[in-house]
Amino acid sequence: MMDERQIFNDYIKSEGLKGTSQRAAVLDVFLGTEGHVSVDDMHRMLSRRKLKVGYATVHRTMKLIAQCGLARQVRFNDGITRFEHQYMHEHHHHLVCTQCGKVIEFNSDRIDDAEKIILRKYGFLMHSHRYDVFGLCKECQNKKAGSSVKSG
Amino acid sequence: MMDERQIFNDYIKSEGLKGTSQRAAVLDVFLGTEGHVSVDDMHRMLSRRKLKVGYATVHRTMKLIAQCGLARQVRFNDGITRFEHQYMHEHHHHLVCTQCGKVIEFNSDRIDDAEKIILRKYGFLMHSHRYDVFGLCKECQNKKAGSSVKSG
DNA sequence: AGTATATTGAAAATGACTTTCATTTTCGAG
DNA sequence: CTCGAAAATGAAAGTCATTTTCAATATACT
Repeated sequence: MMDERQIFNDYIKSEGLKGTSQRAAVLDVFLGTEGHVSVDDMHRMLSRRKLKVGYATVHRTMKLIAQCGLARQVRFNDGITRFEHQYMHEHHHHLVCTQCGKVIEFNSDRIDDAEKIILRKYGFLMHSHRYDVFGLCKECQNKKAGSSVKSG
Repeated sequence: MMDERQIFNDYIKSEGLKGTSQRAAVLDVFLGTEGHVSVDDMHRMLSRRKLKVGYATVHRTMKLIAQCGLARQVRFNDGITRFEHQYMHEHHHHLVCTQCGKVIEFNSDRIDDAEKIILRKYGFLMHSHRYDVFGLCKECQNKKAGSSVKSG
């Protein structure tokens, strides 16, 4: 099993790039995250750890982390690009609660099968896909129901 | 069957807004479109028809058209918001060719069924969803195969 | 018609990136 | 090591889609 830092360093080398403390710091912090982090999140986490890395460098490094396959870019509908782990993480889709912002990850063999059928039908060669469902999570539905009952 | 202009005007009135020639022009041009149009596209089409509507107004009006349910916002991964017809148009998903930009629309009962199962499993209340597949359309695959054969 | 209120559009602002460029760092060759 | 070519950094400026501002204008109730 190849270590994530190894993958990153190999990629850096294979592209003729150089290893730097900033890149190591960004990768390090990213490896400690879960879920979906924005460049802003990353920059804040780095600052909290007293790691001073410029905004532009965080951007550039996150792009590298995505390019080498360790992260996947995710864009919901707020105009912010987020990154989630891709290495050793099963691909999944998202249920995004538009109230509280929670993101539930899901998978479905049924959907995978249906997708294969669609791709065959159109002769389409898939590189990537995303299936995002927007709505209310169970908790936010309950909150809403509760408040409307009390107010009535 | 309610006319689209009627729906828009009713919405305008219900929100205490006013009818203007610019709004009518934007709606008119939008009703004549197919597929996925950006604000830029709309603005260009309006100009071609000698309808001078400011950029900001086109933006504002497209938002209204979406809000009243006539259009749906679509965002692929180029940072541009596009609008597609939603009224009297079956909901569908997209196969986006990253080479030529073509967008194939698809539907699948299998996926719809699988989605229902997922929603029930997590108790999630869906408002909207999107399923976008990125890759190469049949034609672009052939072009690629042809060129590599010839170059070899 | 009169008037309160919404609309328009040009220009400025916003916000998420991206690029520029002078300075600093890295790393392979000697 | 130590040079030096080449890449990286980061502050600031630039992009680019979109949004807001605000003075001038249009709309639609009385």
